[in-house]
Amino acid sequence: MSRAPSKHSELTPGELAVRAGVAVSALHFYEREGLIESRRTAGNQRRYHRDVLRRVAFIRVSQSLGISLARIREALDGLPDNRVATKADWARLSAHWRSDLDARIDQLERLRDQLDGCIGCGCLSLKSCALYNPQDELSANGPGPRRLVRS
Amino acid sequence: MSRAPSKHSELTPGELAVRAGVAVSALHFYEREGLIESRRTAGNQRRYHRDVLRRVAFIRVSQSLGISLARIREALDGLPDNRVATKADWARLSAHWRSDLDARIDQLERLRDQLDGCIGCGCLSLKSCALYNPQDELSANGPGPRRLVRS
DNA sequence: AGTTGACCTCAAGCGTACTTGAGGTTGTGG
DNA sequence: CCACAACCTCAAGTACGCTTGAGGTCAACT
Repeated sequence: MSRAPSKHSELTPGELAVRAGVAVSALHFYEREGLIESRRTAGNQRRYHRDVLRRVAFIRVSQSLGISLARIREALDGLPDNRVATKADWARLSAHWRSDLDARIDQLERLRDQLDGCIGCGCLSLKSCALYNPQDELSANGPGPRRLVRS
Repeated sequence: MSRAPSKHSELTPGELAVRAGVAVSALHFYEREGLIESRRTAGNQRRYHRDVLRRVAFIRVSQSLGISLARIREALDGLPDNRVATKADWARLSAHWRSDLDARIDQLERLRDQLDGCIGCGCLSLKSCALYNPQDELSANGPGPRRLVRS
């Protein structure tokens, strides 16, 4: 039989995982990466404050917007750690993504429109095509996987 | 002194790399992945047909649209290999991305609008928030890096 | 002929975001 | 008190899109 959900206001790893819709391994990972915190019981098991549920929700939502964990961590670092985050705190963070999202949509729309222009000419000829040579707006790459659209 | 650019209509790896704006190692990679081809000289060095320049351009543009190499390869497989690709061929491929792009823009706009709604409430409370529980539209993950927004 | 830069292959590494597995511990219901 | 689920740690694996490095070859110019 499975252990009953503890009556405490704290959440066990399993509970948090189910309620946040992520794997326990992901919680471990988020903790290692400094995105969430936990307290330990005498037996070294994790217990999460209920607020962590909201934190994880924020992480998942932000990821679905295409934002990297690094940027999410930065955002979360902006939350007060002396008190529990308020609605206003969360709203502030969400609003921050808004401009991000707008920029990303703009970029995609510009690309789409340029692509429309190019469909007619079949160019991609490196010289005349606005789509090629995206250096100006889209470069800044470096090693690792390309994230041109994401983040 | 650097070797003069060969007068032939074929391109050396270095020439192609410079003109396409990618590293030689990337060309090797694309070839291993079946995205481009090359002929070999007697001395086992690569020579690229000029068309490969356009191919690489297409790859880069497509990547900037957030499309994975796997999907790009599929698209390129749609080109005729008995003759040199025409403008119409390239236009057909580009047009294919268009619907992709539209879908992605739509998705981002929906997310943005929902985010707007959520900024007021500061919710992300798992129950009432439309942003959370994106399972319906955004899941289908599995192992590996998340690609929710891309591709 | 020798120098030198461009080229070759193959293996390993990197960053992101996790998962999987091995091997061991904790803690609750029966 | 003991079984057994849930927990723990640490190392390694996965997918993508490349880059980097080692160790060696090729070819143009002088």
